[in-house]
Amino acid sequence: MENSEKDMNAEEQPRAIPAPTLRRLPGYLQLLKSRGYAPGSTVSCTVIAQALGLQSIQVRKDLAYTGITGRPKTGYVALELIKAIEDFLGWNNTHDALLFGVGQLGRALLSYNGFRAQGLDIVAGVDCDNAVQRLDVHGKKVIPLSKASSLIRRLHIKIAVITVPASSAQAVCDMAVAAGVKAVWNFAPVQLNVPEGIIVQNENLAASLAVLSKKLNLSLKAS
Amino acid sequence: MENSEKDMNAEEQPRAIPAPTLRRLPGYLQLLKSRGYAPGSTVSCTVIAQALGLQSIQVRKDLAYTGITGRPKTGYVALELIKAIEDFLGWNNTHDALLFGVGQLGRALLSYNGFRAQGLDIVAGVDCDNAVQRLDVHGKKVIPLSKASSLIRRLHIKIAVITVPASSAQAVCDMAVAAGVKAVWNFAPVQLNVPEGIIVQNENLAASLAVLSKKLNLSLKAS
DNA sequence: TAGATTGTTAATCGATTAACAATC
DNA sequence: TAGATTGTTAATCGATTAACAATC
Repeated sequence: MENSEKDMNAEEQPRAIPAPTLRRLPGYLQLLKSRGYAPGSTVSCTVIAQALGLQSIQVRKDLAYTGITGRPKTGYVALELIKAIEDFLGWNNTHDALLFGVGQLGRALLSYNGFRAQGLDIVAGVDCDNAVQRLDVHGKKVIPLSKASSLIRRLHIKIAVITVPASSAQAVCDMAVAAGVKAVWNFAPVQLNVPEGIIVQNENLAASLAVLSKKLNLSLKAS
Repeated sequence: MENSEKDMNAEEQPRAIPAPTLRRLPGYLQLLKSRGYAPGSTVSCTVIAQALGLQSIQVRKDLAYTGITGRPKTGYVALELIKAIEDFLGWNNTHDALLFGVGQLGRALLSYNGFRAQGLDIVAGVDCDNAVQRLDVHGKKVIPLSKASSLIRRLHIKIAVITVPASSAQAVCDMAVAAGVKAVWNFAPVQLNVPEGIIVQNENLAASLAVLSKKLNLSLKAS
């Protein structure tokens, strides 16, 4: 009785997937794809783990989340595994995205073609600079900020990529969310405040750099 | 007796710092700096935690790693705290770095000025393309691959930033390590193999995207 | 003094790793 | 069959959160 909510949609709401698992899955995918497996050929957790410097049990646990089942002794059918990971991550049905802030980083992301294989299609850039608006970046239009809302609505865009300076990130985010965006991939070094239910994924170079420089300094001091 | 090694340099080798803590410290720093505290004015964990959406106890624990001590009731002296974090991360003594691969992303990183405040000074770019070599990116020279080794040796460069395509990342990494680099900030989507003691920090957009797209798909399905 | 906040020790939580039966 | 590998249950490890004494 007390957990009737949970019971009701037990199948819809499986145990939550650990973020570390989600973060490792693309690595498996990339490895598998790069190996060009023939249809029917198999691959074991041991092999994957060794190639990526992980524990095989960890790979096995991670793969289990995608719902794939392997066979004792032989492992997983490689092409099935690739499909299972892609389906699980939702990378087989692409979402359109709009990128805000066509500076150096914005241009780099606009012209990177790899995202489409990862479920993300950045359809256009947005910038308030007139000069920038005249650019086409890798065939992608750059539109003025004033036209962003209506484009989001018209194309039912669900993802905003934010590469504006820190000072304007919150305003841009608010605008995008108001227009209907459900997820924000944030490259600006600020904490964005969003309404309940809106997803924010921060890309935090400073955090990585902190880990790198601390380790390096410890290592240099030790020697 | 059995742990004599540990005892000998007990002060040199404090408990290891959790990576999650290291990754949060830059966020505190950025917040504190943005607030322009007057000398002597204080700030409490509660305030920091609230601004960043964290638990105050977590902030307190994180700050303790930097060695700073606060005062009950008042908190930490803000400017002391800023200095403590910067010193702890080593962001007060900058390391020179060399960036390999002056494509869109490489150019974006080369022209970003913020890294210097984070202990990283990218002194030049390296690219094998003749046309690219003629570019100066934001006043930074782009040198041919053949000159990279000697530059690393001459300037005692310890950090390589790798933004080359996946297919050449390992070769570039090997070369940089052979020339004396101790840490690699890797933006290429490959697992780099390095000798014992060399630090690799992977910047993994695909991993972030996996978290984002899974959350978004779950959220869209739910509604 | 009273109340807020630190610093520290203990409890909880979640992820990783280990163990092992099942099985192809 | 024998051996390798999966899938699952249990143990360990580490990070987060809670509790609380110390103190300004």
